[in-house]
Amino acid sequence: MELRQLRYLVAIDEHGNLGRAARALFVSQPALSYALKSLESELGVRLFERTPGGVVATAAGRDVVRAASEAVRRADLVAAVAARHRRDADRVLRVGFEASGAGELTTKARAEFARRHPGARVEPKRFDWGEEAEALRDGRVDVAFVWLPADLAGLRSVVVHTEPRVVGLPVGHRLADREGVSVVETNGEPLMWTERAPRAWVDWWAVNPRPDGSEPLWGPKNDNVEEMLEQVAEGAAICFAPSSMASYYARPDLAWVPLTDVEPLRVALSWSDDTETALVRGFVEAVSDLAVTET
Amino acid sequence: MELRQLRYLVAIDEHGNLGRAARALFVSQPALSYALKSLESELGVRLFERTPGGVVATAAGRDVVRAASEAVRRADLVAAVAARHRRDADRVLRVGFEASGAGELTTKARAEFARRHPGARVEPKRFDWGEEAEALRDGRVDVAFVWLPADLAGLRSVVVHTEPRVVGLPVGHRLADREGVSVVETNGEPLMWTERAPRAWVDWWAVNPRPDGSEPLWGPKNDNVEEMLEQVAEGAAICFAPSSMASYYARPDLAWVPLTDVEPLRVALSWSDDTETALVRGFVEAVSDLAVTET
DNA sequence: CGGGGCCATAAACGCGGCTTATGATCGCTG
DNA sequence: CAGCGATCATAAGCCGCGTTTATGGCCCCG
Repeated sequence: MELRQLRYLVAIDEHGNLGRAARALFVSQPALSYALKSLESELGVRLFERTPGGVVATAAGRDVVRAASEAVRRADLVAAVAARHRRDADRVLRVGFEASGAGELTTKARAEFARRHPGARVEPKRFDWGEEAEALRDGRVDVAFVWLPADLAGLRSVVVHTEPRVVGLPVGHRLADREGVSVVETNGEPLMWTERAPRAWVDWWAVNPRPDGSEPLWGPKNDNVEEMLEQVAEGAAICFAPSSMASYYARPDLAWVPLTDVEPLRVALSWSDDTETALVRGFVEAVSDLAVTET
Repeated sequence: MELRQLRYLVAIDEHGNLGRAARALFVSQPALSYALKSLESELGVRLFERTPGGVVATAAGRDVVRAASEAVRRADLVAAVAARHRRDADRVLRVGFEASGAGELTTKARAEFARRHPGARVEPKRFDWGEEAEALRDGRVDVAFVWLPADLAGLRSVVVHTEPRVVGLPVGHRLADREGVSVVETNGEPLMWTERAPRAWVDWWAVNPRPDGSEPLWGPKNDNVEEMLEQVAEGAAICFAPSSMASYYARPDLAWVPLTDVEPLRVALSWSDDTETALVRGFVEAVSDLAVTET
């Protein structure tokens, strides 16, 4: 069994026919035909049914493709690990976050870490909604502040921060001058949401269903904080956010009002077993120590 | 990057020199020299320092080897997944357990599962101490009853069963006729233990440290329940076990006495994401339903 | 100072996967 | 219903690359 065969397999499954997969892989169609056949013969099980119009995975094929794509991912991770060492190895730590991260803790953590590890450098990496976990898994960052809920499978995590949530409104909005609002008072307002994160994440953020059983009115989609705030400022929708966003993204055309009856945001610090280095451990310790004093 | 190179890499790291690794892999030594060199050049980082006497991994090498061995494992899992489909695919479920498993629940679960899935067959697989988790990870079983504590990384788990613990003694032992004993009363007795499980597991079972701060007297090692009971029957040591063992391994030369002041055993039902099939889900559901009524 | 470990290099061989060319089958369509 | 345009399979030839054996250089130790 060759890594190449597994890559081919995944591509074939993705494209649903040999020809397109071949073009995507920059090889000829018979190469895939041959590779697939030899893999099936080695594994002793038919992976794809051939039909005019394409190929379709058998039950065995589906499972094998799943396992194969994981194997390919791990192989790519080998290259990522090596690439990291080729560059800067034990001197720089890449920290992922989204939007306002974990608020002040993000900055304090960086300072504390710099104090403890004078030789090291922190590279902050900003991500769109829900992208940090994936980035951790494929080695694009070493550690990340993740907004919960999130899919933390395959990652180690510590909850390090919580903060109340607020609603973001355009100035002049009927609720903009309130001291605080209940989530049900926003029921009729179109709410920003995203397709980048899993449904559970979206529902948690949107408080769906609402305490009164109703469903939020879904507004425009967005991929990141700037897109979200732009739409809110335009008056196209409102958004929910952690309170730190009010200070980190202060804009004259936005108003922020505390939500009085929703769970606070919890932020986890996460990292992957596969990229756990001395620097990662050091950062986790620094943040954990700060998190204890914070609460 | 080829799977073969990664396998070579892991073997080189294991053996610490090219010659022995080559013999283990049934290839010539220059083949490894060439493969290692080409991989290092592809990754752009030196993986092993060459010394007279052998090779030793660099910092980068250690990380890359770790990632590589995981990649190799996932590739082997592809073959395991295929092998499963080649055999019996969606008809038989392999259930791992050790010793008395989860007691009656093990049997009841099997019956309930058979009732719900008339076409399916259960293959029980017995393991030595602490081996089930590994077996789950490399696909030798689909699901397993795991005695906690255990390393469940990479697995999904539900705690489904708890039972009190007992001490196993040879008949005629000074404590054999008691209604119950405190763990500290066994302080002077040599206690069975194992090297197959992680230290934390051994300590938990041995109740180390004891409530009075002392350390158990370590007796003979053993790999599985039969070996353990054999030594206990001989009078070479005593053992701690879940109470179900008293009825599942009733021997005329053994006595079982409840431990009055130790935590009960907890049993998790575990399975791997990578081998989650309809049958696995069905079994988990069946066991979960039974577990609810059990408590 | 010689022998025996180690790894690196060189040269030749041969397997295996690639390519292009072509065949077989199906389904759509005018 | 014939023909076109998809699909995947097969055939034949090429050539890259990883293997082998043979050899060299290095270091340590007796």
